[in-house]
Amino acid sequence: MATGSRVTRQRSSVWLSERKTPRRKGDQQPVGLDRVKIVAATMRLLDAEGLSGFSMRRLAAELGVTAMSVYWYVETKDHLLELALDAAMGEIALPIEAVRPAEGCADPLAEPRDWREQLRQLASEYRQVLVRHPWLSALLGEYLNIGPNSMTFSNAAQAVMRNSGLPDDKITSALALVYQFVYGFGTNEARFAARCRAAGLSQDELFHDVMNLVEDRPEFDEPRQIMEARGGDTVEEMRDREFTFALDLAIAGIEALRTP
Amino acid sequence: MATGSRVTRQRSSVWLSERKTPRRKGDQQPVGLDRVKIVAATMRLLDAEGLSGFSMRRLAAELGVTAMSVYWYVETKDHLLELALDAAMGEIALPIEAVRPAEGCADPLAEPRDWREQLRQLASEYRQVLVRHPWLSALLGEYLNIGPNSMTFSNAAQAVMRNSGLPDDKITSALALVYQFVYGFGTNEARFAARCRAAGLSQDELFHDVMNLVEDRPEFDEPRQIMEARGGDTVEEMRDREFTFALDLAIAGIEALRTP
DNA sequence: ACCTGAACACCGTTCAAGT
DNA sequence: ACCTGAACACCGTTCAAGT
Repeated sequence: MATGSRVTRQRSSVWLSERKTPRRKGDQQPVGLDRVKIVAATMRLLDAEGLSGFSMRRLAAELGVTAMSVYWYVETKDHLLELALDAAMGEIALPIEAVRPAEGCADPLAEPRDWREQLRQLASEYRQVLVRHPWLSALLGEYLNIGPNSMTFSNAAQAVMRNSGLPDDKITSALALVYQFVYGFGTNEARFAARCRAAGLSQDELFHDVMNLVEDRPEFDEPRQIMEARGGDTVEEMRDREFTFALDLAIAGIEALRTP
Repeated sequence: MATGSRVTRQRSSVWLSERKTPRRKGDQQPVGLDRVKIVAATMRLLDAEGLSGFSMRRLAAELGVTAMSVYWYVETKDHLLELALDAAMGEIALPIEAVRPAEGCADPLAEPRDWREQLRQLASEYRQVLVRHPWLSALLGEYLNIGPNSMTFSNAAQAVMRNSGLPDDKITSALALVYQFVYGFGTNEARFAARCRAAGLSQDELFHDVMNLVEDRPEFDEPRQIMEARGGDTVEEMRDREFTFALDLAIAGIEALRTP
């Protein structure tokens, strides 16, 4: 109460506001900055320092420019982060048929594949981008997700799921099951990797450290056989198996509940 | 580069550090603050203002105390947030058998139930707490999740899944599939509700607004029949059905892939 | 059209000091 | 043992001014 009222931040998405700079008309004098460069530098910085290490001032320094210059090209920090988010989503490779369903298939290698295979590919790509850019999860959780690349991705996901044989009214459920799972899985994986980097440990080392810590705590009363059963030689191997089988479960569920 | 080196924040969890204040010995002079009160105020503030509206200074003001007083009871802001996280997880009601598996069942109403029913209960409870405390998702995604209540919850989840008939080496996959799904689902639901509050709109109003916006965008090329097929009279109804059926899919998958 | 500099209203946290 | 006040090194963003 003491500090009184507080502005509720409700700046709408970049994607719903007019571009700030008009497209360049003729050839003006050369300029150092532009949106593309700024977003690229943003992603570099985010990759290197994490979301909490990123600031407009730091970005400006990286670009060799004063703190306020960036604001010429971008309305707010939030808008800039939305641009980075969508750029990251653009790194996801999509199955060709999902993108252009009606295109003639001149390339025999590009022949339509099974929906399961396409689903697994999309899931794997999504997982990979989440791990490659550990800051992406938080942004996906914070902003509306309606940039062009995000839309293309979700359209592709829908297109794939429509081939599963599930009735129309179940498709969003199946999409939610699969992609929320991948999101959560990739988020955890990325966070763990970031912790490893920060602590200077390998994934296996940190994993065993955490295991030992947790096993000593009184609240941990679950049988270790489950922890051990998932085995595998390395943490990464264990995780891959876990991921693959979870997808298998989802796919099996879809196959079981579709009307044939 | 310009700003030089930067400390990588790697303060270990509250749960891995000694308590800051020793337990009170005799009866000292009455004190205004304590950890319980601080955490309660933290949660109130987080509920009211969101994570971005929360600050140590604001919390202190709320407690009618100077900014630095809180630091007597809590090492850092991060530690405080971890405490709030675990307190929120403590609000999840667990199936009785999952908590004390070996206890005699004197109460006939407490007789062991089907694992599917228990799974649905846990999923629903988890979803609800995520919606009740919209700040929880971000914290779950940021900190190690090893407070006592978090551990109890994950133990319960494991206990339930062990009754599914899935072989030991598949259990963590199934847990990941279900709970990551619920996490993502609840996160989105909470975020949407927060947006509604901020915009002063009902969920149905905002939903239709967003739908109209998105449909106008060139990238949105997916058939509206899927959007419409999931139907229901209200957004909430639609969401509940989506949630329920996604869980059905996961359960069907588990049933299909267990060895009977 | 593009960039700067100073300033405002915030942060989390340290540290020396009070009682 | 508990709380305060001043200070440090940061934030995002506004605004008037330069070229």
